[in-house]
Amino acid sequence: MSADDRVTTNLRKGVLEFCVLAHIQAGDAYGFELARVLEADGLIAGEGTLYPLLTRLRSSGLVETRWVESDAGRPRKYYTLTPVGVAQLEAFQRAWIPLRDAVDQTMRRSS
Amino acid sequence: MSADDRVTTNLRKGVLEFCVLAHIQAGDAYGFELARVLEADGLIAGEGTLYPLLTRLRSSGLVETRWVESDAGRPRKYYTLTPVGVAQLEAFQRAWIPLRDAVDQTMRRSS
DNA sequence: GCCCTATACCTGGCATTACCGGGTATAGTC
DNA sequence: GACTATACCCGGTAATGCCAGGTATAGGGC
Repeated sequence: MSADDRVTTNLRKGVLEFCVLAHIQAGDAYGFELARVLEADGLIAGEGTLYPLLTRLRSSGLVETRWVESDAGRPRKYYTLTPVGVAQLEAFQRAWIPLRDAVDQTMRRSS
Repeated sequence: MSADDRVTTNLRKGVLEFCVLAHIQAGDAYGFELARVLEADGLIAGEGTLYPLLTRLRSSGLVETRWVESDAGRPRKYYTLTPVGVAQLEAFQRAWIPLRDAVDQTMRRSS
């Protein structure tokens, strides 16, 4: 693993969970599609990261799931936010803004 | 630990290391003072987080240290960036911008 | 002399989180 | 019948921040 990869990996910690919740709130989604979107956004390195996270969100009561049959391939597991999930997403948004600004300001002061 | 604290704790993962490097680059600093500044910025919860991090930075060759006697209390351990540390800080700045923007955009789409 | 506070550094054990490599099952194509 | 695409999942690993504690020096008040 390169030094740059390590930086990115650690940056993703803590934000990925809420980007997933945000995507689910924006419109119901299933795991495999989410994985593709998040990879394109540079938020995960592979689907192996996403499925354990989704399982955790479910067992914490932040999302609910339902199986939907697909035209091709295996059935899909769709995710929906629970009220607890919505509250957590809002808590994240409250925490994200000041932390983002603190980092931006710190970086500006150094360069 | 409250739910909001958990959010903040995980958000800090990955950014703290580089905020420390940035502060050191902005002007030599010692641990105890850094801890106060970072706590005020909401980037750490206590000094217990900072000292192990500084030790790690040193053993990775990102910073160098020197002891300086103080007027009052124990001597202070001052930190300076090495060329490797400067390069790491630049690597972080390259990785931070796109990730920050990806999160901002994801949050905007959800609300 | 003795306690208390402030300064300043450090450690061990813990929980959380993302990564990697692999595995399973269904449907369509050549 | 082999191959590819879709779609889900698990076990073990490394990293990072937190907490609760510990150590040492200097000065003020009694």
